[in-house]
Amino acid sequence: MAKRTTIQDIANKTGYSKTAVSFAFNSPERISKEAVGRILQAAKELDYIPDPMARNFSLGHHMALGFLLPQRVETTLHNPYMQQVIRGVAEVCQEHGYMLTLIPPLHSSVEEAVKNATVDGIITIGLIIDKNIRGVFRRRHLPLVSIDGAADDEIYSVSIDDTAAARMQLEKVLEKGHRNIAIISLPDDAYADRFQNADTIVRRRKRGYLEALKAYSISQSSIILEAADATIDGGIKSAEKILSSSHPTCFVCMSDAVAIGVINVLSRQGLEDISVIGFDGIVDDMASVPELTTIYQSGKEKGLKSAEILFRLLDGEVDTPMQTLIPYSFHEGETLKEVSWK
Amino acid sequence: MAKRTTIQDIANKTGYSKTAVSFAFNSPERISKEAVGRILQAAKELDYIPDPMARNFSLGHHMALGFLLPQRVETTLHNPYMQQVIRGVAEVCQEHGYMLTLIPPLHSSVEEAVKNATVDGIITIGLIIDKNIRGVFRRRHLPLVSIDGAADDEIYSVSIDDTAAARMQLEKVLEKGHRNIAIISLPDDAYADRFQNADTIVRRRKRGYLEALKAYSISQSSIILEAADATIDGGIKSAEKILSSSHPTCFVCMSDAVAIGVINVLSRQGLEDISVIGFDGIVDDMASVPELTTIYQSGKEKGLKSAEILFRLLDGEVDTPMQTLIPYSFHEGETLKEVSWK
DNA sequence: CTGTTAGCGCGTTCAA
DNA sequence: TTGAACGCGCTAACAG
Repeated sequence: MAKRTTIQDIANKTGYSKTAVSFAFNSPERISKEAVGRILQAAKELDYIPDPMARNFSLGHHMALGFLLPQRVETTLHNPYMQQVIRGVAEVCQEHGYMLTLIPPLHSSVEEAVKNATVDGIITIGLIIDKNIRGVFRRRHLPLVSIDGAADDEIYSVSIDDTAAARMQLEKVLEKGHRNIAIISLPDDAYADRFQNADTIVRRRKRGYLEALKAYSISQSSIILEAADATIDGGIKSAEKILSSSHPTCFVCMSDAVAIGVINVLSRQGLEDISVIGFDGIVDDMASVPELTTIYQSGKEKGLKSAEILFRLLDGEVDTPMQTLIPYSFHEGETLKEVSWK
Repeated sequence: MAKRTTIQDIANKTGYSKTAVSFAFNSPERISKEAVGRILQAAKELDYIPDPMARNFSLGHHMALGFLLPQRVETTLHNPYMQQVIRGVAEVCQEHGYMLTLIPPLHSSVEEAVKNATVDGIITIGLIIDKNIRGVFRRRHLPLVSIDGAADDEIYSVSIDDTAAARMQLEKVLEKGHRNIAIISLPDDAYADRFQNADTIVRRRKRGYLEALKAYSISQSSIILEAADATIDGGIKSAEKILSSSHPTCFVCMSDAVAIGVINVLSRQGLEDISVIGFDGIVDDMASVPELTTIYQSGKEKGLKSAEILFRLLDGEVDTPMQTLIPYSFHEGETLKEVSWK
C-alpha cells in the first residue's frame, strides 16, 4: 500500500509552494493561469486528490449531517415511517452538497455514538434526550433537531400535535361504536421510567386517548393496553398475545407497521371482521395497502423541515422557532368498520 | 460561540502533558490512577470531549462506510429494495462500531461525491463504474464493493445470477400460456450508451429473457419493452403508457416497486385479470402484499455480504473472492395467472 | 512504571 | 507567490 500523494509532493514536483497548489484547486484566480496549469498537470500525473478529511479538518466542518438512531439498526430502520423521514433529510442534504450519516448506537450507547460522530449537526427521532446526552451535544457544540421527541424548551423539535391526533384516532373508533378496544402503543424509551416527567410522544398520545375516553364517558379500565416495537413483527407478536386472552373489536395502533402486523395475524386467524386503525400513513410506500385506515402524518415533511432547521442553525441564524408543528389528518381506509353486534 | 476546549486546555489546567491527557482517555493503564482521575475530573469541569475529527485524522480512519447513491435521493431512496440493502449494510457497520454515510451525487456528479467522501470504503449499487470514477477510487486508495453492477474482474461485486433469474422469471410467465407480454425494464444507466460493452444488470437480464424466448421459440418482436425508474411511480407511468397503445396479458417487471405501480393502474382501470410478475421480493417490508408473484432476492443479504467484504478489505485480507453470488428463488403469489382466452 | 518532548498527519490561510 | 503557523489529538522515543 503505497503512501498517498500529498500536497507537498505536488509542490516539490512543480517547484511551487503548498499554498500555490492549494490555490490551484480552490481559488485558481489567485495565481497565474500558467501555475494552475502546471500544478493540475502534475496532480494528474502523480494521481493527487486533496484528502477530504484533512481538508475538512482544516476547514472545521464535516460536510455531513448525522441521523442518530435511537435504537439498534434492526429495529429503527425496519420502520417504513423512519425511512420516509430519512428520505426527507437526505434530499435536503443533497441540495446543500452534504452527506447524510446514519449513526447507530456505539457499544450499545447512544451517548457514545454522539461523542464520536463526525458530523456538523444531528437529527434524531423519538429519543429521550437526558442530561447526559444533552451534555455531550453542548460540549461538542453540536446542533440538534429532535423529531417526535419529548417536549422541551431547550431543544429544536419537529412533530405533530400528538395529543390531538391520538384523540382524533380513538374518537373515530368510538364513533363507529367500538367499546372493546386494544391499544398497541410504542415502546416507551427504555429509560423512560427514569424520566417520569419527560413528556414523550407515547405520553402525549395517551393523554389524547384519555381525552377521547372522557368525551365518551368510557372507563379507562375497559381498554387493553400493550406496547410493541414499531415494526411488522412487533405488531404480530402483540396481536397474538392480546388475542390469546381477550377479544377486542378494534385494534388501535400507534404505528402503521404494527397495524400491518396485526392485520396479518387477524387474516391468519380468520378474524377479518375485527377493525384496525394505524398511525403514520405509510401509504406512500405501500401503494398496495390503501385500505388501511390511519392517522396520516408526513414523515418526509418532518425530515425536510428538520434538515432545513439544522442548516439554518449551521448558518448561524438564531431566529429559528424552537417548535415546528406539521399537519396530520384522518385517512379513511377499509379496516375500520362499524362495530358488529353478533 | 466560545472556542471548543482542547486537549491543551486540560494539560494546562492539570499541569500534565498533552500525552498524559491522551493516555487518560485512550490507555488509562499507561499512567497512574491518580493522574487519570485528575485529568478526567478536569475534563469534566472544562467540558472537554476529544474532537472525533481530529482524532480520526490523526488515526487515519473515518469510522464510517459510505453508501454511494447512483442517482438522486428522490429516485434511489424511493426503492424499498434499496432500503433493504441499506439495512443490511447498516447492521454490519453497527457491529463494527462504524457509521454509515449516505453519499448523494455532489453537484449532480457521482465522481465529485467520491472525491469528497470522508469514509473508509464505499458500497454502491447498480452503478456503471467508468474509467474516471475508477480512477478516483484508485487515487484515493478507497476500497469499493459494487452491488448489481456491471461484471468486472477488477471490482469486488455482489449480485445474483441475473441472467438465469430473468430467464426463470419469463419462463414462469410463458408456462402459464402468456404470449402477449410487456416487459418493464430498469433505466439503463444514463451513461450506458457510452459503454456499449458494459455488462450491466439490465443487459444480463435481457439475455435471460432472450434465452427464455428462444426456449419457447417465440419471436422477440412480439414483446413490448419499456424502461422505468424502480419506483411505484415509475411503474404507474410505464403501465399507463403501455396500456394506451396495446393490451398485454402479462407485465414482467424488473422490480417490485414497478410491479406495484402497475397493479395500481390495472386495478384503477378494472383490468385485474392481467397478470403481473415482479422482481426483488420486497415482501419483507410489505407483509400486506404477499400476493405479488415475484423473483425473490434478498436485498438485506446483499448489503450484509457487501459490508462484510469491505471490512475484510479494510482489515487487509487479500484472499477475498472478487465475485460473490447470492441465491434467488421464484416466489409464487396470486398476480400471475393462467392466461385467459376470452 | 510514570511522564514528557517533539513531531506527525495534510491542507488552509495570515502576514509578508 | 510564499514561509510559517495553525487545527487537534496521537504516539515514537526517551528520561527519570
